[in-house]
Amino acid sequence: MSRPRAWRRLGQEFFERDARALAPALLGTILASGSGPRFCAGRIVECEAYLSEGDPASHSFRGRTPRNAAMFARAGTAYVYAIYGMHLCFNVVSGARGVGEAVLVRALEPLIGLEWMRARRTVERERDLCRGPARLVEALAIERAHDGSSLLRGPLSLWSDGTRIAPRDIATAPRIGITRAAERELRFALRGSPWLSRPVR
DNA sequence: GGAATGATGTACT
DNA sequence: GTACATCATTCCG
Repeated sequence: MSRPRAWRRLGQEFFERDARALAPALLGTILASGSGPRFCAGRIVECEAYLSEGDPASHSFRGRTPRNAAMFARAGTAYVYAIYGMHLCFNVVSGARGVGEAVLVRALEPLIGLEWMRARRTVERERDLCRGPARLVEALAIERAHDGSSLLRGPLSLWSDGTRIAPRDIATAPRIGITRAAERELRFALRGSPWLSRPVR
């Protein structure tokens, strides 16, 4: 299966807002990788905002470094980084160019290319295919080489299939796995989705 | 140069 | 719930 014709690729203007606004807007949109028969896609059901100002949990908090350089690029750039020595995480850069903020994508509802996802990940339960930031990266074959690539033109892409998420269907919660600014509610999730990395209230 | 840390996942109790 | 695998990156001296 390949990409449905009705999908529309998200444009520059979609990404050009601060991370706190972009994160809930990303819910319901579709992240895709690969092409031809290897096309893979999943709907974003959970993500977290990492801000440019006053957010000690953000990689950009102490300024620009070689690792986080992509965070300071144009909105709509992919930021891919390694964590815990063995995993990668995928972010969507947001905001004005150079401010250093991004949205971490934490879980997808698998839509297309499930056979490829299963080939890359050995899971007992279908629901574990893309349930977690490092899991979805593996399922979609996202690599370090994708760091800094454009989501408007590059090998990874973001789409809308017309799905609109009502505000009441978006739950907010504290971000997961961080030690600083742990109380801030910058995690956004599709309420009731069975695909979340962890349930939300 | 060295130590500490981490936006995690898996296996096991 | 807890243990731990495993290493890039950062920060400090």
